[in-house]
Amino acid sequence: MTLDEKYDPQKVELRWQKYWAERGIYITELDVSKKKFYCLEMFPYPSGEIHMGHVRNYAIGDVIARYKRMCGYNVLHPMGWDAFGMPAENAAIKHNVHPSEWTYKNINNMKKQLNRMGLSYDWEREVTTCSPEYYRWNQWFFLKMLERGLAYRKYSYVNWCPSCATVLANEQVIDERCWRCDSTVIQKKLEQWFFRITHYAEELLQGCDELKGWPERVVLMQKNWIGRGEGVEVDFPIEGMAEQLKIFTTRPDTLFGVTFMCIALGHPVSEKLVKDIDTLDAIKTKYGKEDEKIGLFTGYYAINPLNGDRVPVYVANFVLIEYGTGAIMSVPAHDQRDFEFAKKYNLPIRVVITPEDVPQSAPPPPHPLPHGEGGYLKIPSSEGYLKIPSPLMGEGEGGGGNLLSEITEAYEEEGILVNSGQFNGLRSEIARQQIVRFIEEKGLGKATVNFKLRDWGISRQRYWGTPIPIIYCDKCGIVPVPEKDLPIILPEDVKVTGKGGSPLLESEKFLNTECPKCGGKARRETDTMDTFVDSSWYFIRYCFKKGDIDLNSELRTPDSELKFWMPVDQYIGGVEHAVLHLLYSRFFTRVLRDIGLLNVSEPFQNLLTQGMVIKDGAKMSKSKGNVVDPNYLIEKYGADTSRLFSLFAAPPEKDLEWSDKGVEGANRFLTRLWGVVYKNSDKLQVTSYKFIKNNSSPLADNASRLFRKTHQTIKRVTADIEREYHFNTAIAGLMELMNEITSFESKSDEDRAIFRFA
RNA sequence: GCCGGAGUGGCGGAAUUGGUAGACGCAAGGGACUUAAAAUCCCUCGUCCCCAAAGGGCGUGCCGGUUCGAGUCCGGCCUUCGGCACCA
Repeated sequence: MTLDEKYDPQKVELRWQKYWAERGIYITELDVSKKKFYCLEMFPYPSGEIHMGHVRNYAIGDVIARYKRMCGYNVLHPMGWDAFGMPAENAAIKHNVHPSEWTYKNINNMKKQLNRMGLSYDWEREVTTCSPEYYRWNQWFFLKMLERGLAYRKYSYVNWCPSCATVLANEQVIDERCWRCDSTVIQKKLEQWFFRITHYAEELLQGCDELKGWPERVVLMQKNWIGRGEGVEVDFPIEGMAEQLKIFTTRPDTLFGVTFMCIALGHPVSEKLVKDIDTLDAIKTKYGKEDEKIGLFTGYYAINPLNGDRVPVYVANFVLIEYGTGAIMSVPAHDQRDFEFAKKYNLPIRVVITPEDVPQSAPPPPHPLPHGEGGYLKIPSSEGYLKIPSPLMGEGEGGGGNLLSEITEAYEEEGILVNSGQFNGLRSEIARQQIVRFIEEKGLGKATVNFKLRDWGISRQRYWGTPIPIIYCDKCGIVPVPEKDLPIILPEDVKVTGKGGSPLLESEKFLNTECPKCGGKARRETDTMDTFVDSSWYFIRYCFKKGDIDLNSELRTPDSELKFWMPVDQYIGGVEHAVLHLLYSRFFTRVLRDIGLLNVSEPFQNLLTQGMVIKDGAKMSKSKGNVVDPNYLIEKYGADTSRLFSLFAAPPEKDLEWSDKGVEGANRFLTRLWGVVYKNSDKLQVTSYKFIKNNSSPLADNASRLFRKTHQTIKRVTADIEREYHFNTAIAGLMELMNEITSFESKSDEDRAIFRFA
């Protein structure tokens, strides 16, 4: 083969891409004789064009896949399309095309682009989530969850995006705004389907410690999101009522400091206690907003079961109905929110905790002390100032506490108990245990664990998603679609207008059906599933070749292909999915394990979260107008230059600052490489390594240096890839070797052999 | 507020476990080639002192500490970027 003098990436790349495709060399077959490696990049939403974020993500994944292949692994490296979702509907509204047509056209185009990048995918396993053969299994999973009580229907307040006209999961609300369109989210009462992810809360949290191959910060974000809180539930009797008020607290050591109670709006007891509708409305409008605390005295009093205190019960906007029991005990001296509330409504404050390292009977300080912030005395100590409560406070055991107008903040730290009857003098930590034991022994309540994690609302009033396989019958009620009737196909005859409720209500053919139980007239569920359901198991679908699959028979196959490939060995994608997608996938994997489909608990062994692509100080985005089109780059420089630059400019986990000049630098390197091979093609014809192998004659200094450098480079590149996937330093190493090669002058046959080796 | 990253030349970034700070690339300056430009190739390139060379001083956000030796470890700050946020 003769080389062109000039590096022509278009010619070279297309030639090899054709070669690969013709021979199908990236098609993966099950081969149990080799070690498997499942390399996965997050699949794209088919928006129409790939962007630099994709280029970066897929260049990283491709290097890993190719590296592992060359190391002798049987590599699974698939690609697919997260094809359901809003943009297709928006396009339908705007351009009057069917979402399906729009989506498939985009997939077609983007697939060409990915192939032009020279990515080594096995397209025989391509997944398209909007195809019935894919989403029928969404429906199947739904039925399985229903059987196990993991899917259920609930009437509740939901996050509602007025612009998208649909419900959002808690995870999809960012700063009270819709994660997609940025509209302000409102609360609406609707009946919705939920997945009981909270059933796995404890396991998902404990599983975090197994995620050794994940970035620490992602694991932490998962932990924070699950948000485990250990505490105790205590029943407070209400005067003049049969019901007791159950509260949850993580600070039972402050139970003697309760001076009032607060319940959430919508708490079952609240409706019995409150008559003032106007004030309730005011609280409603301020619900969950941090700015102002509003409350309404119910006229009722609760009795503190520990000390018999009679304390007023309020309805307050800052109490969350979804967390704990929807009711709290308020300890203004030791909780800032309670403190603010107490100030506003002139409620008593009673100190029950004092800082630990200050002696109880501290001698009067020598000088007049600054009467520091908030009724605390400031005592100079080795660690700056210690705040201790002024002696004015907390006097009079069993009294109503003192109203201290000069206090400005609550003392939320741990310390020694005071004014707490038999528990006086104990440290918070000890007191908590003893008080909990006391409460349990007396039957006043019990130790409990609460999570911040909520169940996953999956109903969406959208067209372009998986139909929920449920039928409503007047006689039989909620009836699941029998498995044999799957898939429930999304009807084509629906006009997407973006107005009103569920678009599926429009299709009479879809809506009206027979009840599978009694055969009578019935109607179908018109909501579709959240698209995060699709992406919660797509990595499982890749384990099979294209075409129909049968997960039922899979359940009975202990050594199936699925069990061979799972888990994913290396997952690569953006940090923006650190909570949502990754948490849902971990949940799904556990459910599928429990129904017998999988024998692993964690889907992703190793996770690499790549940074964003930045230009002019901001993330590349259409709305900011700072995008660089990969098409343009590939046309001008070729795919290899584009990939090389995105790997060289920064380590993968960091943000990548775009630089046009940097791209030229990457191109220059490839041009030099081409040039040195072209210019020396005669020397490269030498095929014998005997001079190296025999080492019979000592090498010339420069030859021995190049020889050593070559081996050092092999070692370094290998280490850089294996250690942290630091391709930037691996490439730097190759550039150094190139610099040595280009300055090398070969004079003898030995030299030429070394040169060729390098 | 809570949790977690990160601060190194003009810029992107190097520096396995404490051991020559600034690899590699970009930009910049000078030179060669050219009628000229582009491309390519060669040289310089943290900063200060010195005419220059040789040499030396100072340098990894700030202050202090441990050590023969600190970008790296410890304590205390400052700045900045993420995530969560009335979770009782």
